[in-house]
Amino acid sequence: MNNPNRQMRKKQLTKTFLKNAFIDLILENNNVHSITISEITDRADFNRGTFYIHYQDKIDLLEELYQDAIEGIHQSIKKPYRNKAKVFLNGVIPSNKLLFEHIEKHKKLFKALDRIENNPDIYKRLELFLWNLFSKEIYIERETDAKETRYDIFLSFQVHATVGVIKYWIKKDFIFSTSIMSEQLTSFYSDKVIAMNFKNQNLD
Amino acid sequence: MNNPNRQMRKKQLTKTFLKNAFIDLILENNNVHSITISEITDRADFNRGTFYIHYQDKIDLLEELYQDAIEGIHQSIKKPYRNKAKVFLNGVIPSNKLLFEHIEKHKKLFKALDRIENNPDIYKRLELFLWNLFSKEIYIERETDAKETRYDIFLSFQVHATVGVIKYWIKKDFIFSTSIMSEQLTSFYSDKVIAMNFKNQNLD
DNA sequence: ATCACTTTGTTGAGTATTCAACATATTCAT
DNA sequence: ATGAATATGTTGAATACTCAACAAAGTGAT
Repeated sequence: MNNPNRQMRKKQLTKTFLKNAFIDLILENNNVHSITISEITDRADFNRGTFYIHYQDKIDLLEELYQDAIEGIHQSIKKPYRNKAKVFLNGVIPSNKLLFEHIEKHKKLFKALDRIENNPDIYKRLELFLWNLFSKEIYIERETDAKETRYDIFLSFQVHATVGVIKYWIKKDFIFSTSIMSEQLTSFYSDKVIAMNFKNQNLD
Repeated sequence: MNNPNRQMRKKQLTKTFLKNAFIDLILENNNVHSITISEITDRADFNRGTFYIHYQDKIDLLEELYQDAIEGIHQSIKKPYRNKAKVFLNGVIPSNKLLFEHIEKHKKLFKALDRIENNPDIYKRLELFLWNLFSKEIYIERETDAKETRYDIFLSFQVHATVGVIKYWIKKDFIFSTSIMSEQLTSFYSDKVIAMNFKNQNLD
């Protein structure tokens, strides 16, 4: 039985090895720019030339780490919406639970990105992403949906609070469990949030 | 930094994936001959053609599993002799401890080979190997090294007792710890064995 | 025993990775 | 500021793996 996607999977596997090597080196070195391509390929046990098949340079690889981080969060938040457009809340918001579980599963990635103090700030990216997600894809219904409350201001609160909690958790090296984190985060705004609407039903 | 051995390591890695897939299928299927090449390569996520680059057929792959098992045991027994020709015993025979630790580390391999009831019997092979090892490479010194005791008869006892204990352990699904196993095995003949001599010092 | 079906072993063309070599950049010590 | 050493990016030839296709052998149901 032949599998036509195998070549793609093998390429992806190679990239994963390169990424993991890079993440490990960041966590050891604390300085992205002092890490050489050779170090990355040596660690991942590939020829240096192989790196350039997949990435233009170190920044290109780093950029993919950011995209992986954001996209992973995207998927974990969207997961409860498979097959249903609206998610009603009882206790912990399902997306929150999956969100923290996802981050913990990839804690090395997030820890590494947290260490990079420079220009591309993972938390700024996360704020931007969540803002877009909650304004375009997922709409949050609230008890106090009266005329005088402005959704954009509510989003500002929601997004910054969420990112702030995540940031604190990563900085504190994940000392709290995912359950505690999602319970706490949910409790912070559960008296206002009733349900979450997924606007595009055409995706799984 | 280029590493000229990388190509060899990559080939070895591919073979390891194929072997592990085969081992898993044996443990699931209980019948080597009903397992197809396609199943093996599918499980290991390789193209079927890749199999034939490394192995002639299923039997060839199986043969390598046997050799891996025997060679692994060989290495673990020989390990205490690095840099010294003679190992004196105090309590547990060092080789015994490493022997059981090695088997437990590769328990899936040994369990799979144990399942194969057919012609190539892993325990017969093990007996033959240990016999050769203890008659050619490692000499066992005993308290009662008098003229009237014949070393070949002693070896017969030693080898069959050792393999018998290993066999029981594997059949019982490794329910006893490696410490208990090596202690027990050592105690069975420690009153006779004083030291073990490694005959060829020229290997590390 | 026949026929459909699966497995086997092989082949050729295409892609991924390896390796050594090279010319440029960059880094670093003096 | 200079020179030595290291890192970067690229190239061409070799090897490993992928994929689709094929003929031949084996399997299984009727």
